[in-house]
Amino acid sequence: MSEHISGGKNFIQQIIEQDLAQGRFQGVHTRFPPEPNGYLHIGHAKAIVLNFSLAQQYGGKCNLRMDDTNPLTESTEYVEAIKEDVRWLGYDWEDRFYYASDYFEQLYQWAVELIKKGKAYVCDLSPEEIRQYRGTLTTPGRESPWRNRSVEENLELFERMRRGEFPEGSRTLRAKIDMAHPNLNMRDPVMYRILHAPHHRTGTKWCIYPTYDWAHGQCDSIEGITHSICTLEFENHRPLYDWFLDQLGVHHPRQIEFARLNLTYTVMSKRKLLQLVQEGHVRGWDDPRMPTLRGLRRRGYTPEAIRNFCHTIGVAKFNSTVDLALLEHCVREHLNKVAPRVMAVLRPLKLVIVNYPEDKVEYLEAINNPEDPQAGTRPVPFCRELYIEQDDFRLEPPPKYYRLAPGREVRLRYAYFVKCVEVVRDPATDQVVEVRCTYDPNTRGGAAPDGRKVKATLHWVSARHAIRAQVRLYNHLFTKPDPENVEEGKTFLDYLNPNSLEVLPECFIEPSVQGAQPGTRYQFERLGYFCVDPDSTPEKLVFNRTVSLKDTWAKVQKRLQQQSAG
RNA sequence: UGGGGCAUGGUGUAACGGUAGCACAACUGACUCUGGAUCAGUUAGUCCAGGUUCGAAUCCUGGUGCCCCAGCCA
Repeated sequence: MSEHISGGKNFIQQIIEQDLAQGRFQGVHTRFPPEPNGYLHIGHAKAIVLNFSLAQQYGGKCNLRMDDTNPLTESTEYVEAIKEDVRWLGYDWEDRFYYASDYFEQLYQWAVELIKKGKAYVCDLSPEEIRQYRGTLTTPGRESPWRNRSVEENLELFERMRRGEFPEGSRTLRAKIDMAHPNLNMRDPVMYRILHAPHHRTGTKWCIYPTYDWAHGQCDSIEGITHSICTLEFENHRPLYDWFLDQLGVHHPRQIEFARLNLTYTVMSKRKLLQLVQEGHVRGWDDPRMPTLRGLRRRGYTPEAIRNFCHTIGVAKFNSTVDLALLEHCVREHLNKVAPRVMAVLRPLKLVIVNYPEDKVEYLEAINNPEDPQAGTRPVPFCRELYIEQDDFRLEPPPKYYRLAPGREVRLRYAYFVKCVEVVRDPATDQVVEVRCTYDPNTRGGAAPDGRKVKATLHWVSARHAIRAQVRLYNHLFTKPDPENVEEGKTFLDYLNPNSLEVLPECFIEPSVQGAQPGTRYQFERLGYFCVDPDSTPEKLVFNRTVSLKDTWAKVQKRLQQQSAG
């Protein structure tokens, strides 16, 4: 696929072009290296799109690699989910799907090499002692008493570590660098730890596992990666990334760091997302309120929209927070072009056309997508009793409200002009339960031969033909644009929006959507974009609202309310 | 009180010593059988203080603010 990246070059493209021009690298080879310990979210999408499109843009390749160096938290369940999500997003790693664990043996051999060079040693300090010896941000650390073991002893001990002769946590292999280094990552970092835990791929073959620092750069090197793009928190690790590669004298990719994505009204950290799922604040990883790719997919987002969003937000090193409205804009933009239009009434109000014959049914022609003439038309049944939206009728219309009201005439989309002549109210509650209208037979199709205009066009559904559906409306998951910015004594959970999910159990939809499969997207005219949920049954469809349509009336209304309140 | 980064309208991002641009948001207006879409327009920005220069968002100096680092997580 090819996408246009408009505007100037971002700083990564500039670095790449410089590297190419100076001959530092012959081509571009990137990789997306998730750890299979959680589901991918929109922040990962930024990294995926970045890596794959950079490769595409410079005629290179992009690998998919599972960074599976910690058997305690990782599983094949996540591996499969990640592959599925990357594929869904629209990317193809062809035959270049790798695991860090593919390289465990090579990593081990390289570690032996460093030991032989006197650049690594087996350390018997406990985790607690290592921490104490490390020093602090402002004071240097102390050298481990095991730092100067002989190469022979180190070699023997390291091999015995591998054979499983020592208990978990009792020893580590450490790089011998500089305990006084101002960058704590350089104070003899751990390369291997003993973990008597089975790995989802290597089983019980290994009981020593490489740390991120020891594994990552070397994996990049093995795969011939040229530009190893990661997030800002790894900037402090770059000296170590470079150090290992330099000691080994192998192919040396360039690590480049960029700022991870933050979005308003949501949280992005794996830990917090996991908490939302585990504590039942959402229904699962694929809850349509989650910023996970599965959640967005279920919600009705398209890969195209997400990719376009990722391009639009750009890349930089500044820690920023993107307005959720931009993501919403991107889905609307795409769905506007591709989603078939359909009429659906979410909060039904009965409308009876008093001068329309009881038994008559007409089929009116409706346009499937005004943005796409190829999409054609469909017949929509019309009869005496219809449903319209409760919002589309007011007993006492406020200023600027130009929908239906007593005595007013409006157009029923693709059908007729109707005029409200009577209102039926529930004697007990005084609520309007039915609106009675007359129709003008000369306006069939929606145009008046005498040229008279109406201010409003309403969507409607034939009561006799409508199919019923449940519709789930979603709002911001949090009440605050920055839920991670918590007040004293609170957590992000205190800002959960109690109204983030609103279920409308009895909605009416035009019959053409009958049998729609999960994942099918529509525009419900005048309301928004909706997507068939997998919870649907043959008896009852369930829809998720992806995003509402832009609603100028809602804005006007809000302003009017604020004016009257203030 | 160590080290590493980053500061451009409300938000996100360009401009690489030469007219501060684009997108979203907000606000006008036009058009409209979706109060949708589309089109036109408006508001609004270089963290601060010095310096170099004919000319500084850009270079220099000094501040200020924010982010990251003391896992055998990644």
